[in-house]
Amino acid sequence: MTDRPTPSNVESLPPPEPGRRVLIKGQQTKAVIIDAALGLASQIGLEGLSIGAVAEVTGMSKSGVFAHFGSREELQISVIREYHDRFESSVFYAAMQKARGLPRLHAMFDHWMVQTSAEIDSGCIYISGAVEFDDRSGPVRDALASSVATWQTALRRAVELAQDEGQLSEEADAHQIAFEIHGLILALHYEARFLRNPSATERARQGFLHILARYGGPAMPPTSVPTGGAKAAKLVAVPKTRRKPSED
Amino acid sequence: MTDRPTPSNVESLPPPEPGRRVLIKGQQTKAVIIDAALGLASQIGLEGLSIGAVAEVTGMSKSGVFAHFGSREELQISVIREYHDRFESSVFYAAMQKARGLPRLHAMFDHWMVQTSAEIDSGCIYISGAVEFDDRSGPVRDALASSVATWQTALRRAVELAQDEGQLSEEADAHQIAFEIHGLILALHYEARFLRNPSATERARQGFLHILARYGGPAMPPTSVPTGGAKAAKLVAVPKTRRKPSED
DNA sequence: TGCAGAATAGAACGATCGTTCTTTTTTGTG
DNA sequence: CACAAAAAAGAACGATCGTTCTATTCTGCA
Repeated sequence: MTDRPTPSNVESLPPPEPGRRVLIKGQQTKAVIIDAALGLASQIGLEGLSIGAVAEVTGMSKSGVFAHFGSREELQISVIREYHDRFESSVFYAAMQKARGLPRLHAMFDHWMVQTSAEIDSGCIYISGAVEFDDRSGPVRDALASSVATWQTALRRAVELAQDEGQLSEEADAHQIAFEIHGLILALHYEARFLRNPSATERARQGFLHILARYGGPAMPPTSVPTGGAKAAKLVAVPKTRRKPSED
Repeated sequence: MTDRPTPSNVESLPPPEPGRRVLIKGQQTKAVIIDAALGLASQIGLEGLSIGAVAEVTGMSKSGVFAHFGSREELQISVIREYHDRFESSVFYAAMQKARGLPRLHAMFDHWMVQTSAEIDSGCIYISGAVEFDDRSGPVRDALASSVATWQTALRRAVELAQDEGQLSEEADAHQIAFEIHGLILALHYEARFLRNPSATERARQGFLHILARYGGPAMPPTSVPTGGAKAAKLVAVPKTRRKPSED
């Protein structure tokens, strides 16, 4: 190879300790390849990910890249696993540091929004992958669906905890709430990335507040007009001026 | 060729009248090709659409298919136009036969749900295409974005008409409401097609009712109870056995 | 330092892609 | 029926794909 690439995730590895065995070369470059492949897959999708493109980005040969995985499918699965880990770290674990209930749920949504479409050049492979593999079967689809299911379970659990804390109505269906929140993220991804609508982030945030208001306090039955639980209203903090006259 | 395909959209063409010139052969087979290509693109996406696959489905040769379009991009654009027309017919025009306001908005949502994921084997190319072309540029992306924008404008207009009719709060932002409705459709597509969740349709329907409740009557949310709420509530309640009303 | 084995490069394969060119078949009409 | 034009087929092209096989370079350790 002509030049040694400088990966972003290898420098975060632990430095060579005397007692601990340092990462052998193969695993180092494998991490570099996965990092580059994830970057590529975030742009052009898992299906568009080609070994040749990864080789060019990393400055390696096609067969050199290939030897680390044995098949393109294994490379795709490795990319999904890497995305899973990063998503877990920057969305789930980051939110777990907040108090259970609405603070944690709110942090999950905020970090999710950032992970989904804050970066201009990187999409969410949970979203693009779902479209690419929704009529396929095989290990790649299974890995993707498994990761998504894990995250959805965690999100629903956060909703249930908010219900346990009395900050969301006990009578509401946590699945339903998670479904509607998911829809907001998907709409954000659609509008921000495809339609290049800069106000999509604010729309998603507003929608999230509306959902909280809808399922608001413990004394808000899902079919009646909110009578205004004081505690819920304060925690949800729905602004009275929910419409910004200045924008669009 | 071995066998003449029997396309689904050609039989709907007007029969050969004596005065009116019948569709010449080239346009007939072009319609057949586009019909087959749309079916393929609905399954594997616009990007996965290959001329060879279309040729195999239609029983033609690659060059025979190619000659009708001159490029793969033109084939993709033709598919988008065909989907646009069908979407307009089965969603927009079908809903326009309902009274303006909530009935029409509700019909739009129902028909949209059907068009998006009622068929197991056919996805929505407005959704898959957005993921495939969100970081690309060119005429295909432009055609796709144009069609989506047209539909979004129509949806927002329906929301505004419901506001004018006093069935949705005037203070709400029509863009915001349309954004949240779009999210429900995207979540439906995601859950139904990728995760194979059979309850996704009911989730989306529930979410739509929640949005209507949230932005409900003209004075519904925090202020007072609407006087015309009875009419709106009755119209909002969608019968479980709703069928296409436009046929009779 | 030397050496076994891991890591990578390089070349080549069959397949498929969009596209072009040429030839054959089909169509519509005077 | 004949004939010109349209439509479709067929073959071939360069490119790229995933993959395989072999050769070369590098790494880690005795």
